[in-house]
Amino acid sequence: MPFTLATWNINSVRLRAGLVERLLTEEAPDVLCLQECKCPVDKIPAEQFAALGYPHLVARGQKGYNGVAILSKLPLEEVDGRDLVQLGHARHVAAKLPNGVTVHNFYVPAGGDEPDREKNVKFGQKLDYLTEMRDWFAAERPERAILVGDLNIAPREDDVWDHKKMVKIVSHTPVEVDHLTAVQEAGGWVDVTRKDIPEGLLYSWWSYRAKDWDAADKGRRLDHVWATPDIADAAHSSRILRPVRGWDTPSKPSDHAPVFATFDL
DNA sequence: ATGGTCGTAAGACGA
Repeated sequence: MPFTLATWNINSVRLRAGLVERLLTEEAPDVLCLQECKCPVDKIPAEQFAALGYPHLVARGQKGYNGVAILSKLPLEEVDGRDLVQLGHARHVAAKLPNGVTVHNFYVPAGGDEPDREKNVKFGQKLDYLTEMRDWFAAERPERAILVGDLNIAPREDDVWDHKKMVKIVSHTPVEVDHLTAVQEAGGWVDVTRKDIPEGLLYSWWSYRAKDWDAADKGRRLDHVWATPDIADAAHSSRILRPVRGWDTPSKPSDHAPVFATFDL
């Protein structure tokens, strides 16, 4: 049975519950992974999503910051929710689908502005977070698993609007890309989005600060869908729903667009 | 080189 999965940094699930509802109604993914819910788990409008055919929810939350959730049409068995680097942040939750596929949903630390761990603690925490991800997946090599989320790194030159301008900007520095690659190699993760769309500029995030995000198009691909090699071949139809970045009703948009993939499993 | 915009939650802080 094929199933469709999406990942979306929602930047407050309460403020944008109406946009989530719109995505669920118009696109009907079987599983939707959210990041930056920005609220405790009991404040997620779960009943609203249940009424749309998404009765299953696993989440980690905290007041004001971070927060990850998996909404599903299919039953979810909660597997895990790890506090890597012991930051006390709600940045990971994992659940298992009835077909035995484990879904990891991550919100990797953004890392602040200065790409130097001596001057910027947050940058060091970002690198350490990625190192702990690497060590985890090296120790327990995942099988039949999908990893999605806002990884806050745009690894490829064609994942950013201007590679030369971005190479010293947090999210695209070589040290971050190296750390992300190490996570990928440790788990054997396949970048499903780039498997399906190997060529060309591809973005999932555009800053709020641009006057006209669509015309300026200074985007980055920060949001990812990965899969283990045993199921990566089952993935197809990857897509980033750029128009969603412009949805301004019933609330203002998130600065991220959702990333989709379908798996024939 | 700087400032530009958001969300949370009540003044910054994080992105």
